[in-house]
Amino acid sequence: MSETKPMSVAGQRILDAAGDLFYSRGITAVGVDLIAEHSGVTKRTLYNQFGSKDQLVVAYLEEREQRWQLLVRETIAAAESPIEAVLAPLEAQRIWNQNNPRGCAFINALAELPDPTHPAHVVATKQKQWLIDLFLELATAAGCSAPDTLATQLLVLHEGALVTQQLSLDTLAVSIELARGLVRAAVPAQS
Amino acid sequence: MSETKPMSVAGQRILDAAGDLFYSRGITAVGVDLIAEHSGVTKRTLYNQFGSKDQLVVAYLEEREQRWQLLVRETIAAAESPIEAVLAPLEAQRIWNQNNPRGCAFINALAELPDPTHPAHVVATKQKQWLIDLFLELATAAGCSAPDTLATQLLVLHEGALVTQQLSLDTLAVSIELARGLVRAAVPAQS
DNA sequence: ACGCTCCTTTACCGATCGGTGTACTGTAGG
DNA sequence: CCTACAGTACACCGATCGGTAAAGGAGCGT
Repeated sequence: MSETKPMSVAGQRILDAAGDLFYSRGITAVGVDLIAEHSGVTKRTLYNQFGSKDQLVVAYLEEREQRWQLLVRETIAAAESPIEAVLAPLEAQRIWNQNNPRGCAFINALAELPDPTHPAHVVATKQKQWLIDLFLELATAAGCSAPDTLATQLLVLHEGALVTQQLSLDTLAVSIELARGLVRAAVPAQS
Repeated sequence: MSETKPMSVAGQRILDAAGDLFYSRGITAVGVDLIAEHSGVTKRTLYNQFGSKDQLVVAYLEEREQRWQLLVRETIAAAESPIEAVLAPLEAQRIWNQNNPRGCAFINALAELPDPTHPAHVVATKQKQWLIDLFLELATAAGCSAPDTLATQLLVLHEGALVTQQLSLDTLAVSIELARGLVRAAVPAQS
């Protein structure tokens, strides 16, 4: 039930190649011919599987969305306290960024596809909304007195760390430390 | 002496149109024909003035760079104290973002042009380096004890506020308030 | 009157873009 | 054995991409 389509082996290969290329070179800059070539598949097969480039872009973003959210949920589950759980999305970046040095795929997609009606644009904003809601939920669960403010602060730090990652500065460690201080200050003392 | 080329009226029109289109629709998505049409100028004139699309992109980014840095310097000059001066780049966003709702043009350019050897990529990273250096300089001038850490924190907040601006949340106000707290805490008490 | 610079007009270039038509092949299931 | 399906091979489409050729008009300082 979780999968609407089992996705054929060729489809998976296409999605893998598209993922690499879109992320590393940009969505607009990568043509369908190149994706077909890199996945060792005919352009015809690509269109039989995905229908159009736009739909392939959507599939690309949704695949990343699933992987990222899974990682975050695992990090939350592994957190030792509600306070640490609030920091989970930031902590998850530690692992994620190792294989994703080109910043946030969703932010990049928004930069390339400004049209709000574009399906890929919708997916990207949906993903960010998910993160906002998650921060709010985690802050509330941790017993934070002003969860809205904290959630916004953490969102800014999260996105800031993500986007400055490309600038060869270790901003993530600084962001996490700062975030930890904010969470501790916002949650009434415990233990 | 400040201008290497006086820039003809047609050149200015082209640059204006290119600025609007590149920023609002994305660099890769906008073709030279469209720019020529929007600026009421022939494609030939465009190429006589700028030589190539890449060079026009560079000119576009450099023009924004100049306008932004000017605004920041004015905000610094208007600051009432060294502590407020450190916050100037954040404060400048208040004005800047009103006419620039699509996030940071340089970050967007980096997203669209991943090739580090691309001249536009170089301009964009140079701009970010300028901001890093500026934060460091301002933090030091304010007498901050650990200017490196503060500068990195402020950079993260700055970029975070910039990139989350598109998400219809007032993240800038939250970021500035948080940044002010950080600066006050980092600078030994005065007066 | 001169040439020079700026700009225009129109037409054109090869390459690539996203996307399709068609006919063929391998293979698994009934 | 036969059908159905997934995938291949390859040619093709109109549109658009960045960029150029050639010729000429308008203004201007000499």
